[in-house]
Amino acid sequence: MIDTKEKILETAAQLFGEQGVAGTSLRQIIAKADVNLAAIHYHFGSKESLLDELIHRKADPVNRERLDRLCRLEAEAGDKPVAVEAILEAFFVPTAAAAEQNPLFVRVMGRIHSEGLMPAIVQKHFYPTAQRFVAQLRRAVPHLPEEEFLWRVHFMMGAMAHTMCGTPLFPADSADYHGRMRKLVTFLSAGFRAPATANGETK
Amino acid sequence: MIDTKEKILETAAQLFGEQGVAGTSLRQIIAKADVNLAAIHYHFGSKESLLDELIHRKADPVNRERLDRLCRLEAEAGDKPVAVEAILEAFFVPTAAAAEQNPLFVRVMGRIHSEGLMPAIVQKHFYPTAQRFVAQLRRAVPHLPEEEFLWRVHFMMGAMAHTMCGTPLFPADSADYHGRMRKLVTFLSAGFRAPATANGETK
DNA sequence: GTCTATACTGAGATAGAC
DNA sequence: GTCTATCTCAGTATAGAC
Repeated sequence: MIDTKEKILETAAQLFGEQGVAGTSLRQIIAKADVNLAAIHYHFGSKESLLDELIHRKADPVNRERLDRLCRLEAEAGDKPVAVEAILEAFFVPTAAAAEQNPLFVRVMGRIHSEGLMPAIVQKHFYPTAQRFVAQLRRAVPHLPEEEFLWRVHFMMGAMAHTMCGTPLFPADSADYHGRMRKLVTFLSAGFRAPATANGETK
Repeated sequence: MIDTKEKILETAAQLFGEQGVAGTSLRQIIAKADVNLAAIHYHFGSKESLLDELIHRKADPVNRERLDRLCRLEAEAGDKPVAVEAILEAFFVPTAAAAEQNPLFVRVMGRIHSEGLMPAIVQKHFYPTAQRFVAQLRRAVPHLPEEEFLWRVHFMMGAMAHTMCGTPLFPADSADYHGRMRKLVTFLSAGFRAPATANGETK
């Protein structure tokens, strides 16, 4: 079948989003897509490569949009650092836009971050973009010691991954992705702007 | 064997912390502990129950310490709300203390949150404590609409889980758990104190 | 009560026929 | 390109030795 590959990709995107990557077996995918098990390995080679192709198709455009926005902000700012809020907005708003088109897939992106599986995929598809943003963020909060800055980036990644996975444990307008991301930006911006933690004892 | 059950628990704690729960097979555990495969099912019944017992032993004391601290803060404050920083410190500092004794296990706690596996275990061991803290937090930031407050709690959980999993992608004094948790408290406190997100368009 | 040996089901991966 | 058959290894289950 000519469309075998596409059918596999589409079905995998749906099931990965619903059940998580680890929680979805290749056999579930082939049953739902009505193809043979070996077809996955013929077209993709492995479950990990299937995921890689999926990320490539769905996440790369999001990252391009992120970088476009960042470049525009840098151009506007000239030599001056860009504001924290603007940087974070440039990073998170494209996610919201993607989520409106394909809510399930954004959950896949969250899951590959928080499941911690397949770090090679995260590195390949998200690192180049993330590092550009981290560099600009650094300029936006020069008051922080380097180590505390990096920890805050780490905190941000955790909050982001958890938020993209969805399933907040409370009733929420789950379709309002822009609202969710803007709340995240508010929260994280304040966190980044906070003065450095003083040295001292914890009681 | 002298103490098969203890050997299994200790080995499981180590491997779960190093490789994650999903990434560790029972066969790895029994090989390293030098016991029989069925011994796990005799003593625990399943992989999930083994994890449950592990959490029970290691996390419950942490949660008791958290509640003790919270109670003391409530007593000091009388009728007035407790400060955000104090609440978060009461929650996170016991984690740091536990990490100093057993660094790997704190990573296990982070993983069960972020892997999203076995939500029943999270619910059973962490919910009662978490809800007490959420209730106090609510009083500390009365300026927030309920929905935004709950989202911020969600962001906090993500940052926490990611931080406890460890593996920051930069050189850090990985033994300084108190410093790490105090930085987390600084970051999250500022996030909670931030004014509510205004309604409006995202560009 | 404890533990061993063994087997069952379902996962991902692969070789080779067509 | 596609499919059958098979491999290894996962978690689980059980019968029976001590």
